Amino acid sequence: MRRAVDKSSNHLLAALPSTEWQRWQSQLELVDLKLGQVLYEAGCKMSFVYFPIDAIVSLLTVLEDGDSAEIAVVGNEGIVGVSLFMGGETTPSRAVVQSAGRSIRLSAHVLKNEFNISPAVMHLLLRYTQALITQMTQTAACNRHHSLDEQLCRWLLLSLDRLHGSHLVMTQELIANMLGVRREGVTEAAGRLQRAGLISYTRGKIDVLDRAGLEQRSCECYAVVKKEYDRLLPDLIAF
Amino acid sequence: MRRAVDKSSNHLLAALPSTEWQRWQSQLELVDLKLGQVLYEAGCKMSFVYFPIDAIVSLLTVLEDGDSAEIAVVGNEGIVGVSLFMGGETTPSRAVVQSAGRSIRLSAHVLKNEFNISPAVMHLLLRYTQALITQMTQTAACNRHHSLDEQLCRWLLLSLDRLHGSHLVMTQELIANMLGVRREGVTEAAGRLQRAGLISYTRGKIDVLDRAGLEQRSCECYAVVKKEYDRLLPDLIAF
DNA sequence: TTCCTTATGTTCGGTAGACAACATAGCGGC
DNA sequence: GCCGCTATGTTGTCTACCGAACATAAGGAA
Repeated sequence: MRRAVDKSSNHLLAALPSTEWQRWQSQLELVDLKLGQVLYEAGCKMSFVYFPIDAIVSLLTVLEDGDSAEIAVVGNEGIVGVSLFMGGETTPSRAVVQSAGRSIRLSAHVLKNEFNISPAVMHLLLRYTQALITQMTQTAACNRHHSLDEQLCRWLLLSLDRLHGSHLVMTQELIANMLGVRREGVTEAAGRLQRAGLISYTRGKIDVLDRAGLEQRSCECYAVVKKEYDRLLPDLIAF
Repeated sequence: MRRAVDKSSNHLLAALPSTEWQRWQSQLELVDLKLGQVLYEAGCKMSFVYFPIDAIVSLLTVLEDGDSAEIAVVGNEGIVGVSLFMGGETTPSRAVVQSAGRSIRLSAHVLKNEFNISPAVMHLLLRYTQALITQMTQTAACNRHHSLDEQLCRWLLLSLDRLHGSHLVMTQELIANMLGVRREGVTEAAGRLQRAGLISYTRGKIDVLDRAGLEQRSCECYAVVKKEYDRLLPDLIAF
């Protein structure tokens, strides 16, 4: 069930040279990702890579006791499944759909092959991976040093950048899972943001009312990550 | 001031095909790394990459207020400077010598060139980078969920694996910097380990007395990372 | 030896967030 | 309309770690 795919819907695809795009086009599939859907389970072999369009995917590290922590978030600026071409086949991470939407998917062996035969594809994907690494390392430091309030702001901003509009569908329970904190903690932090007039929250629907305010309340980590994405992927339309 | 370099002293170098090794040999330099020496500052262009022999290098993310967190540690199983071939030229991380020792260094442009002309080199380095990413993401989750005691054990074990013997030269102040916690916290945690008979600590000199005990007290993160290194880099002698 | 620097040990609040046990309130299905 | 599920709000206790202010001790330099 293959549907027509728009090149500009994902920034990595948009940055492909036209030769490569021609070759890929017939292999790309448009799929709908549902909230909470698991694209990869930790340690499992991946059959597809995903180029999100308006979906957002979270990469989580899951610990033995079930606790988890988000290590990066991927939207239409990127690709889900970098470990495929890095050589591992699997990652010890889980990829979960954090915001429902559409995505383009491509079979794993096709991508792997393209990575190996096209230097342009390779360099593009590696540069993206480098940006992803920055997000991961900044998150690691953020987990250590910043307050839940700051982290929630960072998280909202990163999500917002990957969406159209300022509306987010996401329960506090899920946010808590992403941030690796308790649900009650998120309730309190979200309550503070709401009282400050920055967001409005009702049963899984968040509206961001004051983006600048969020940026002020956020830790530096949001800006650091954004800046590095802009630096490494300048040919991609700023998301 | 070039000195003869032994191929087997670093596992990545040891895994090089002999053609590549021949080509590289004349370019490699043996250097001594001093405790606390900074190999890369965040955001600065790197002139060399380093293949540690018996030195250990920590990769740190440094925040605006000076707080830091170690995101990975590199020893003779790896290379310092992956962002070079990933395409970024710079990283927003700092590389600090955590344990003095020798290292082989190679000029950045040589490595970059080799990465581009030799698929064997490329795949080897990418597979190593994938292992490094695992370490980073596991550290991120560890920072969030595990106690200082557990983390200290993990850290000692990771360092131990990259050293010869069971002796470590490292003040509590430095460990605190690596783990991104207060020095007093390390004093207390180290005191508990010492009282449990696992280590002996005197003025910057640590002796590990009971490695198995450390493994028991450590969080799972040590084992997860080690397993992934072994999986991804099986051709490299287990370190 | 003595002094002085540096590393380690200890103590006493303070606080963010964990843990647990609830109350309430939308929203969908009927 | 009613019911029941799920999301959110609230409260109190507990603990690990922070912050700061110290005391002590080991080793090097004179």
